[in-house]
Amino acid sequence: MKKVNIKDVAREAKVSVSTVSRVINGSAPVSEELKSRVIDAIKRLGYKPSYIARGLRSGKTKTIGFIIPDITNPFFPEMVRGVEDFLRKKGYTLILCNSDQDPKIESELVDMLMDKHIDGLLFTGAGERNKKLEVAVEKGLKVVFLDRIMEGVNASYVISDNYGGMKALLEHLWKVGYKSYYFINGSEETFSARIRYKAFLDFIEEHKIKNYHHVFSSFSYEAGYVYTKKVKQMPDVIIGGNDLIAYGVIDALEEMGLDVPKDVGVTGFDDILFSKHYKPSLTTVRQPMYEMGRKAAQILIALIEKDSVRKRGYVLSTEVVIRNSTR
Amino acid sequence: MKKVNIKDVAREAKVSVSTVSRVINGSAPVSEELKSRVIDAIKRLGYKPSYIARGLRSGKTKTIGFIIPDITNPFFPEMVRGVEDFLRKKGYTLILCNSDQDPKIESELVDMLMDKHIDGLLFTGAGERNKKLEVAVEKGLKVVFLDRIMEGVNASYVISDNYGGMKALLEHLWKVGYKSYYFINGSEETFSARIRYKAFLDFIEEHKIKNYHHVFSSFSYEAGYVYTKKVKQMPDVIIGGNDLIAYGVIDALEEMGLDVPKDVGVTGFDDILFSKHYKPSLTTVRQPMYEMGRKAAQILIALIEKDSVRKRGYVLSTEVVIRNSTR
DNA sequence: CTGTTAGCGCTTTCAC
DNA sequence: GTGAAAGCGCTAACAG
Repeated sequence: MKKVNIKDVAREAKVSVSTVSRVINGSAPVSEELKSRVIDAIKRLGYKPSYIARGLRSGKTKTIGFIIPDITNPFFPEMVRGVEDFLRKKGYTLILCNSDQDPKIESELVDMLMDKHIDGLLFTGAGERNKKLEVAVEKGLKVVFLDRIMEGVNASYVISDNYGGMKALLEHLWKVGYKSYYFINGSEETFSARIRYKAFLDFIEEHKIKNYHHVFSSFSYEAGYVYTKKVKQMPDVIIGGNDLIAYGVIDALEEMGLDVPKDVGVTGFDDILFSKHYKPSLTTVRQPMYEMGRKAAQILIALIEKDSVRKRGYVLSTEVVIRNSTR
Repeated sequence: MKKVNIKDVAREAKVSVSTVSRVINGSAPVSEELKSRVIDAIKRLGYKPSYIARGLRSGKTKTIGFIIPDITNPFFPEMVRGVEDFLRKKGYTLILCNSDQDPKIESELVDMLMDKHIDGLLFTGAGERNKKLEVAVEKGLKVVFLDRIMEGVNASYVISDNYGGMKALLEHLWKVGYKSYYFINGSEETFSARIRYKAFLDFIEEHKIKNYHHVFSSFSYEAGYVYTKKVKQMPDVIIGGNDLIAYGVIDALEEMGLDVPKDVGVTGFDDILFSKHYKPSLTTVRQPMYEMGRKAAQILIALIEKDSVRKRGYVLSTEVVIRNSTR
């Protein structure tokens, strides 16, 4: 049972290969008579067109690449799922790559994906500018940025309202009576950390808060843990740059004999899977991860298929989720 | 800056295309003289061979597919990472697909991946036999099963020692003084649930335990929660089919006013990321997820490149991790 | 060693 | 409407 190709179908249907191609792609009118003969032959032979050959001819591979820092970070799986679900429905296929936020690896990945002739790229990378990517975009590669905006690259993006979410969270804390703040943020290199910091700064200023502290670290459990242990003067509330950090904060606090939220409040950002089951359950800001992935995929496909050049940015809204790690 | 192809290189180096091909692939000896001219030309032109054209010719795409139930399940990301890391080093690229364990989707996915001419497939699916897959294997598709063995398909596999792990866990519980057991297991359809159940049964028999209970449910937090609430007579220890179930058990127990581990012990299986941070931290059995992925990828590549027909099964060892959810 | 050439399977002019 | 034929970029016989 060898692979049947378009020639076999043509022979079976007693038409030319071009006619077969035309009925498959609907690229030109074909008489009902021939059309049905072809369709019959295809069924009979179980013919499937080869993506490879098609790709060679048309330059389209129905494949898109997705570069993320690390699938092992609980923030990403839902996003990936959102992307994959949408893509599959559209007949596209997903190549997943982990970059560990390393600009060098990111560049290699872009190269490699270009070599594989992806039709488009979803990118969630380090903040840094990436020459390879910029060149690729100029060459016409369709790219949409996910969860980041990259300067110097004129491309569409999907992010969530980090600023608004953080601001709303802080206002809530203020209203509830927290008056001194300690912000253990993620890495300064990161788009989200910077924008969350900005929201914090604005908040501080608006309320003329004197008693606060901010530090950039990294988006990890360990960072939260370590930096909490270093805190000299305990604030009313410790704000974690994301949920992972908040977990570390909570555990460190507990070890230090402090009760959350009685002695000090803790908040996170993202609302990853476990935050509602953490002890205490985490007050945080929910980002619509799945929806972000989905939306980004949608935009990318539109870019590819409609060839709409219009650059678009989407900012999905976030939501403050109040649970038991704050009073 | 249009795409440069092998002809351009040939012209630039004043040699034939076959010479260029030969130096690229090292498929036949080429004089130093020409070789260096070609290499020069390649550099000068920034030439990159096209995977597509190559794939059309050779049938190889340097792409492998990976079908998993759901990347959103914390069990899988590490595995995927193990796969991707290895694959990338070997110059392969990973197409990731979520099947939700739905046999129908699994079949479609297999078809789709075959259409894309993947060189090999990694499969972690429902337990059921899958006709499409069996056919694909017969046609020569290289497949390795991950975390499952599929009956009726003669293919390599990588699993971890579920039986041994569960057995060791139970022996530990016995030794520590737990005498009555309640096992809330995953879905019966699932290879892991069945084999863990078998270990349980053997344990029960060997120790002539009278006071025990077992139920198949599903590998989810909710299952653990719901089934715990239904427990009539509280045992000494509740064994979760995996960590997610155990989390649900712990939370339900807490709501019921029971203390873990004082009143009742709880155990899980897998040792996913959060289990060491759960409150109480979870006694469980660690599966080497990353290593499993890596190993499976390694075997698959060997199958593809060495064309070694020899079927191989790997059983990676598991490890009991004792923490605070048991005494 | 090196070059010429025939495809891989498909789409797309270009004639009829 | 339909078919013949020219490639897409590459590899691998086949000659020399």
